[in-house]
Amino acid sequence: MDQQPNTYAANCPTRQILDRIADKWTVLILGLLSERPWRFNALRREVQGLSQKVLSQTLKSLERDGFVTRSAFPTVPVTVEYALTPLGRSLAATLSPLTHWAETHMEAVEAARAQFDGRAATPPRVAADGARAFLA
Amino acid sequence: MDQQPNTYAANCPTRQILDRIADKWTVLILGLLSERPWRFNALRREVQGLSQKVLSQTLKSLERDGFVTRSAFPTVPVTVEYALTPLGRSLAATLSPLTHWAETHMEAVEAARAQFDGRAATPPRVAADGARAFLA
DNA sequence: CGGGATCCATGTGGATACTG
DNA sequence: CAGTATCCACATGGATCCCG
Repeated sequence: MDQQPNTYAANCPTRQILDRIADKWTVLILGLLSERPWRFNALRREVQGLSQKVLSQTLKSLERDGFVTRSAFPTVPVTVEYALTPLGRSLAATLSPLTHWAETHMEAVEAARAQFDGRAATPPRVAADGARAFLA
Repeated sequence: MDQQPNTYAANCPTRQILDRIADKWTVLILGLLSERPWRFNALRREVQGLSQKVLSQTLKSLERDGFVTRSAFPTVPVTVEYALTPLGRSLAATLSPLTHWAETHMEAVEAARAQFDGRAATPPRVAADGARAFLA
């Protein structure tokens, strides 16, 4: 069975990679690292809600996948810097439109949610009936 | 604190949307729906490893966010078809480069993993030392 | 066929403490 | 500073049964 090497087959490596990419934090971290190298705790402070455990795990995964490099400088206390590899920059570039999309369509999604939930969170504008047409 | 409305703040709605998008199944489902409308069990069969419960939840979320429409036809047995909204098509278009990236960079990631893990999964080519230079 | 409801295994992540 | 290790709570998801 499943002879076809399509993206939707569980055994397809593309799926493995998509699963990594589609991690909650990966997009944010790669976004930051595309600006400049970051230190561990600086990243941690910047991304709210990201625990040190998860950041550690995520960075290790990203390093393993060849997206980031880890450079430790023997200062006191030790300084560790994370930066993108060429492969990581390539991925970050592919990911950035996503962040942009989220920013620009944020309101539309929230409006859709408010409508779906039956309540009027955003200014009720055309409200119920008009909104139906929008999604038809 | 956190007066800045940046993407990395926990309260930023963009983060909420990114979290949705960065779901394991969303990319795959939107990819399929960008081809044509799909019926529930057809989607379920196509995406291996996706349980009916999770598919149901995911579709409901996508519908709530205004990405897909749900159309039930009173046939026997009932037929339900899911299709993209304009907003969903917009998102799917933004997402598709990601799938493409995964396909084209799959091998590079696997090579990086093999190297990181210290074993030689892919043909050992330049092996250890040469690979260091690649990621430097 | 297209789900909803329930029960339950387990993985994921938070909090805390400790190390180099 | 930059983590690792441990413990534990909670959410997620699979399996199963049932209904329109």
